Amino acid sequence: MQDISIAANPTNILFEEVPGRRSFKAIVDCNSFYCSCERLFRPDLKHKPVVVLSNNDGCIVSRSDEAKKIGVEMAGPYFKAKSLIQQHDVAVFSSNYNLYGDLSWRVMETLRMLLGASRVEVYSVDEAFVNLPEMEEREVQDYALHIRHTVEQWTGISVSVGVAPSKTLAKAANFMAKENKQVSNCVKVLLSAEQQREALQSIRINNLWGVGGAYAAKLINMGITSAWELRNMSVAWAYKNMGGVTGARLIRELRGEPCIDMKEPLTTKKMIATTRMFGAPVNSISAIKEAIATYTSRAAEKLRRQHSAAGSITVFIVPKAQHHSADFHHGTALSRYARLPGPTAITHELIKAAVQLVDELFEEGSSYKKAGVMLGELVPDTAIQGNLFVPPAGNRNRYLMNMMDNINFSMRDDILKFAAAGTHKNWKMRQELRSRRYTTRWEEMFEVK
DNA sequence: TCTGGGGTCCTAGGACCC
DNA sequence: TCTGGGGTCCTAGGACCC
Repeated sequence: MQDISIAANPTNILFEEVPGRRSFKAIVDCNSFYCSCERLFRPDLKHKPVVVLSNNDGCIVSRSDEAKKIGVEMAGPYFKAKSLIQQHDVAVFSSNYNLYGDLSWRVMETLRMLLGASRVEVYSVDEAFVNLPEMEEREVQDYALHIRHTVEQWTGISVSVGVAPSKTLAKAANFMAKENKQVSNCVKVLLSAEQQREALQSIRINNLWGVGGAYAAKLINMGITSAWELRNMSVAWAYKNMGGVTGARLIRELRGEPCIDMKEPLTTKKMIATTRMFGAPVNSISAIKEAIATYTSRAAEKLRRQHSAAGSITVFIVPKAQHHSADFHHGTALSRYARLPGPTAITHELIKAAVQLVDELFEEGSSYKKAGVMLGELVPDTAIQGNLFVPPAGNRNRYLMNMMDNINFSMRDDILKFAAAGTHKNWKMRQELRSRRYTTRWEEMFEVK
């Protein structure tokens, strides 16, 4: 049996030493983020139902409150909701990542200015965990409201704030804040044992952070239906039934004992992937190679942005299934892995390796619906080992990469690219309903007449 | 003929998140 | 007809070593 004891959080001990004042964790979560971004530049849509689609206009990934009310389902396929959408005159947008990325940065920057960068952990494009400064319990509610108002005032994006002693309870608080915005004013604080009990009793197990579909089904089967019932199970039980240390941690977090630490603001990724569905099935090897070269370029940019180099590369392609079935998502990917001669962040070296892997994978006569590139075994690029067998052309290449990145990043798009990435792009995804890139293109800026 | 116990490293796969 | 993309963490099990 492994040791499942979890060390007490040292920062927590520090805070306990000051009587009456404690530090709590907050989660700040943008409300219907993608929809809010679209509405910012379309005030006419303020009280109208809005949805935003995933890449390839496949699924619905963001819904305004009005769209939720009329019954549009989250993550549901667009085509199934289409009649409902037309019937209620819902505004529909393709994903506009230039816009969302820029507004996300503004929201996070606001939090960093309010609290100090070291207290903010960006958790996703629309969420951040925040370590609140020490304060007395009665001050917490107003402080959370202050955060919410400042972000909205500075960026135009409305957020919900949940506060509690642990990350899991903060997420539960945030869930409640969103459930009933009229009452909560988008802020919910769970500090006392009584507040926590009441909250957890009202939350269904499947709405709890850390419990996905598989565990929810298992737990319900065992008669555990509320977050409170789960909280009252033993740590040893959770270790046995919910994935070992992960489950044990979940129980402790629900009891208010912080076990999931704040991540360092400057952590680097351990794996980088770029994968896409094609707009339509592809059956030519040259088109697949173009797509893979494009994805590799994108992945290499991400790699350089975090100052890493990759030691290995994996390419996969997914054949178009002959028959559609319920488990179509699990279409089996054909993949090939290659170790690079040495860690690199140079786009054309990565493309060369990737394209070779396509040659090994591709079968004439098959058609494919999706492809992707994954870079692994990442190391800091300062640590790249010299290799006797590779001539030191590195400097010139590095200079070229820097130049490309500067130009492409300032436009948030790929203006400059390698010829291998192609210029036809028949395989490109559909994005028929994309709004203008208001904040990153001069020619698409918002006009006031 | 007899054939232990403990450690590390790697990969595959399952679960979760937004 | 049409169902996204990009990550993390953890465990189990096999190979290998002494």
